[in-house]
Parts: sequence; C-alpha cells; structure tokens
Amino acid sequence: MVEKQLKDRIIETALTLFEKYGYHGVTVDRIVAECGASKGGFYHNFKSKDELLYHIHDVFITYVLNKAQEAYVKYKTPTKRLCAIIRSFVKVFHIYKPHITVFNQEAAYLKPEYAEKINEKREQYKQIIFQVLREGIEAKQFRTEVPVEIAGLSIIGMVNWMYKWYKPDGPMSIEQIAAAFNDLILHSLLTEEAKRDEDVSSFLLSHVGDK
Amino acid sequence: MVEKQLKDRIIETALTLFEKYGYHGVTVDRIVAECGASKGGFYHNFKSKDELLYHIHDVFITYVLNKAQEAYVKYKTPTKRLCAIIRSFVKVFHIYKPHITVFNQEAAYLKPEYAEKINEKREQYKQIIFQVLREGIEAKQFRTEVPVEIAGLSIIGMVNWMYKWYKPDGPMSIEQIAAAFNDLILHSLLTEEAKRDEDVSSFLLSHVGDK
DNA sequence: GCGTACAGACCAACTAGTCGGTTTGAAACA
DNA sequence: TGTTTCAAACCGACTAGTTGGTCTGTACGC
Repeated sequence: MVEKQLKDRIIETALTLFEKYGYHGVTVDRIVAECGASKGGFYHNFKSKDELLYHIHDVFITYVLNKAQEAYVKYKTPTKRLCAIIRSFVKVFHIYKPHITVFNQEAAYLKPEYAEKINEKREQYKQIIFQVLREGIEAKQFRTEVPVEIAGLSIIGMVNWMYKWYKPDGPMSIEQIAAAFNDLILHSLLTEEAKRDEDVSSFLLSHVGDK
Repeated sequence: MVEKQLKDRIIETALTLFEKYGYHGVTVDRIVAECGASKGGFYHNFKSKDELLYHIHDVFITYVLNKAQEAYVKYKTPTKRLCAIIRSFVKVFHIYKPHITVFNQEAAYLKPEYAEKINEKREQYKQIIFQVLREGIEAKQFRTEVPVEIAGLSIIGMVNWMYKWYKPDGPMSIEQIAAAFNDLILHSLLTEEAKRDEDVSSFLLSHVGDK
C-alpha cells in the first residue's frame, strides 16, 4: 500500500485545525508539528499559507459545482433538478464539512487573485440555482410570486448554514436532513396544483409519512 | 452640539474596516490612524482588540434578542409571532449590517470568556424560534411533519446569510425582503387550512399581489 | 551525479500591547 | 472672576513576542 503523501497529510491536519481554531488561529509551525512534517516540507508543497487556503476552497467549490451540473443534466424537470441539486449540496457536508467551514468563514482572507477564481465558480453555482427556479416558474410548477434571487439565496443560505450546526454523528442522517430541506423548500415554491402531481409529491415529507 | 466621542469613532471605523478586510486583516494601528486617534486612545477605551470584537458582537445579539422577545410578547398567535420575529431580524440588517458581518465571520476568534456570553444569547434566540415553531405545530397552524430544529435553523440560516448579499441600496427595500422571506417561510410551514385563514394569509405575497 | 522531497535553523517584518508623558475640563477654592 | 488642582482622556515612541517565509543542507531514488 502506498504511504499517504505529505501534501495530503498537511491538508488534512490543516483542515482539522482550521475548523477548530480558524485560519488565523493556526500557524504554519503548528500544522507541520501536528502532522510530523517540517517547514521545508510545507513550503515544498505549497507556495504559501494562502495557497493552502485557496486549495481548500477550490476542492470544495469545484466538487459541489460539478455535482450540481451533473444533477442538472441528469434530470429534466425543474422540481427534480432542484431536489437533486439540494440533495447533492447537503450530502457534501458528509465528506467536506471542514472544507465548507473554512470556505464560509475564511473566504474574506483569500488573496485577490485566488478570490477571483473562487468567486467565478461560486457565481456559476448561484446561476444554476437561479436558472432552475426560473424554469420552475416558467413551467408553472413554482409559484409566480416567488422572487427568484431571494428564494435562490435563501436556499443557498439555509444549506450553507449547516456548517454551524451539522454534526456527522447527530440524530438525523444526512439523507433525512436532505429530505427535510427538500420538503421545506418545495412547499415554499410549489403551486397547489404541482403539489398534487405524483412525480413531485414524492419529494414531500407528508407523503413519506403516509406510507 | 456634543462632539462624537472617541470610543464611538473607533467602533465605527473598526466596523467599516472589519467588514471589508476581516478582523485579522485590520491592525489596531490602522484603526486609530483612520479615525484620527492614537494607540493610547484606543487602549484607554478598550482593554484589548478582543474586547472591541466582543463589544461589536454584544451590541448586535443583544439588540436582536430584545426585538425577538418584544415581538413574542406583543403578538399572540404563532404565525404572527414568527412573522414579527423574522421581520425584526431582517430589519436589523438595515442598521447593523457591519456588526452582523463581523458576528457571522469572526465569532470563532472570540476569546473563551467572551464567546460564552455571546453563545448564551445566541442560544436564547434559537430557543425562541424553536418555541414559536412548536407552538405553531401544536396549534395546527404549521404542518405536523415540519422538523422543528431543521426548520428553525433554516430560518436562522437564510436570514443570517443576507450578510453575504444584502446591499442597503439594492433594488429591494428591507421591508420587501422581509415580506418575501415571510412568504417563503409561511408557505413552507403552514397547513392548507391555515393558509386560508384571513389573519394568516395577509403575510403571503399572493394576497399582496391581489390588491 | 542529479533532481525531487524533505529537514530545521534562521530571519525580517509585523503587531498587540505598554508606559511615561501631555492635554483638557470641571470642580474647589480664594 | 481668576486660579489651583486633579483625574480622566488621550498621545505616540517603544518593545517583546510571534509568524510567514527563506536558505542551506541532506537523504534517496534513478
């Protein structure tokens, strides 16, 4: 079996520490000490501490953006697309919670050239959500009164906020949480008609409860 | 007319800078330079930079907690209470956006003794929301399938997330944003019956649109 | 012998906080 | 009203500790 590379060990250790103490609460010396490496080893793998921060950001946003794009392509109706995107978004917390914590807390400290790249992907993600919402309204599945931007940002906000409270060993599984989110979000968006649609109502908790 | 006190000038300047560059991106020297004060003046008014950070946190959370408590006392039904709380929450952004940005970004850097005090109030706020949701379910206004904790944290998350996108001079007024939030949230919570209730439906956008 | 991967002592810059000193303003006194 | 007093408010040069980053050296695979 291949030994775990130093770079990965550094990232892993850094994530654990950043999540607990914040980017500025952790020194490079501490990171290398805690994973049995050295200053030299660190700066051999990263140009700077900032680059490590960027790397963490990039891994997460790239992954979640891909997942959303995949979901968009895989499904054909706005409701299914939205639910799949949200479900994938929620499920990322299972793997990448420390990344997301860093992403949401420390983005302000990214150096401009890094921040730009990250913002581009962040913007793309937002636009996918907005797009699906517009399509849903267009298709008369979502209520016409729904303000696309506010609804979209609310969805992003409520899911992202999980980084403040989600515990992998909490009482609810990640799938249950995703289902709960989808139920709340669909109820806030769907027209009365659409709720009666069988294809759609499978995402609502009331019907899960019925079985 | 009384000259604005130094302490207030320091806080104001610090907030502007913290919002833009983050707590760790701003030095005490920079703060005092930018508001025409001195190191001595700063440390005469604050025990430490950490105390300034705490002060900013406390001003916001104390204010918003009071507002929620007032709203809870003033209204008597779960729906009205919830809408009033959310409305007050959203409206705080009008006055305290820099505070809230700092509150949401830098809380991790509060020293333990300060963090404890803040967390207590933060917890109280959460409990008020949970309480109203439980009352709403109890009173059959909110759907029984709604998971109180997830719904409550979603509400807190979607509103708090405003600090990432709200611009005081944006296209929507703060009142419109509050109304949009209330519409989304109520649609996700209310039973079909409750939506037909006149007292309740006044908080829904579809009826605002009707007029 | 040569490049890649890493070690660890070292450095230069930065920054929170200090400390002796000065200003101010209002009360106490003459 | 003019003067003294004294504490609180404020100033700014200085310091001590910290921290990101460098540089020289070494071990090892090819």
